[in-house]
Amino acid sequence: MDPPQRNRATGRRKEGDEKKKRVRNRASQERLTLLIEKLTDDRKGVAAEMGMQALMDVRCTNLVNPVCDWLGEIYEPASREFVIPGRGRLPLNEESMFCTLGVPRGHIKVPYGVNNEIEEAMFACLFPGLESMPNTSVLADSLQAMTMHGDVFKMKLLMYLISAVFAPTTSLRPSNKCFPILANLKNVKNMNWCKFIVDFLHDAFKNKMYQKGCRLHLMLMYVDCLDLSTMDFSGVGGRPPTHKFAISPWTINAVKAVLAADRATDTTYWKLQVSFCLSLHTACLQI
DNA sequence: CCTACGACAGCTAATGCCGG
DNA sequence: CCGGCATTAGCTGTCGTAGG
Repeated sequence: MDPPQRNRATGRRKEGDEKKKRVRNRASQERLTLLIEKLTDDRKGVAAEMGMQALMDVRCTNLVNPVCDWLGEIYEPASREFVIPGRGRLPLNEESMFCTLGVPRGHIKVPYGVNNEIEEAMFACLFPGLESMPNTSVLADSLQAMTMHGDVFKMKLLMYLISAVFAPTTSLRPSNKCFPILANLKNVKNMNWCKFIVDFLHDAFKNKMYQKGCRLHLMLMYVDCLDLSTMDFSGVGGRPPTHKFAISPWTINAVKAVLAADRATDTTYWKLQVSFCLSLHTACLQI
């Protein structure tokens, strides 16, 4: 009858369920949305040239980390699915990623990897005067302060999107594995970003690194596939409009409202029915 | 060596609670 | 209702270290 209590002083869960060490999210959703808000249309157009215009529509200012943790725990690497007991399975694949983020799904593999030659050739151009890679927060500040929207801006924006949304790690800095991608700027829109983001998440989860990878996709994919017919959105600005990509309609308040209704226990969800799974419908409904 | 990342600390805004 | 206080959630930093 007593609901699970938390330690008043520390906010940690009660002794007994040692639960997990606090998961630390390094990719600040808040910083991302603040930056986008400040960008002029000129500079947002740069994202469109790379096929990333949907990212400029993101309205969700925060992440609800518990649901991301939970999805990480129920992920089954062998089948590449999130297995929700008694509810169904949600695939982690290119289609679902496309439905959430709407990023390019081209034929070129995203060249994410260390390449010292390319890095050396490009570094000074991107970060003149710096000895080593700046923190991601510094990169965000510099993007916000830039007024031009040429190739340097484009490269920095892409690097930031990779660090903050597509493939965040627990590091404070963008990965130097980004450079080969920036070096091939013209082909960015022909790269398969959906596959890249999915594979990055899969590899992280396979290795039980639940804090890495695109948490925005996890959260939005999940709320977007629930049956919301009984949800009351009147307190949070109304029902999210119909949409092409899940990234555009959802606000943090709408996400929170849905997840509050869906929460089963302290650390688990699935109270609501999964109604449809993005464009995949029946595929995910069998147990 | 360097890189990635875990442990830990501290900050702020949002949220919850309570007495008026 | 409302204002003040306590707690929580989310974010950012430093530091140490395992492992390439």
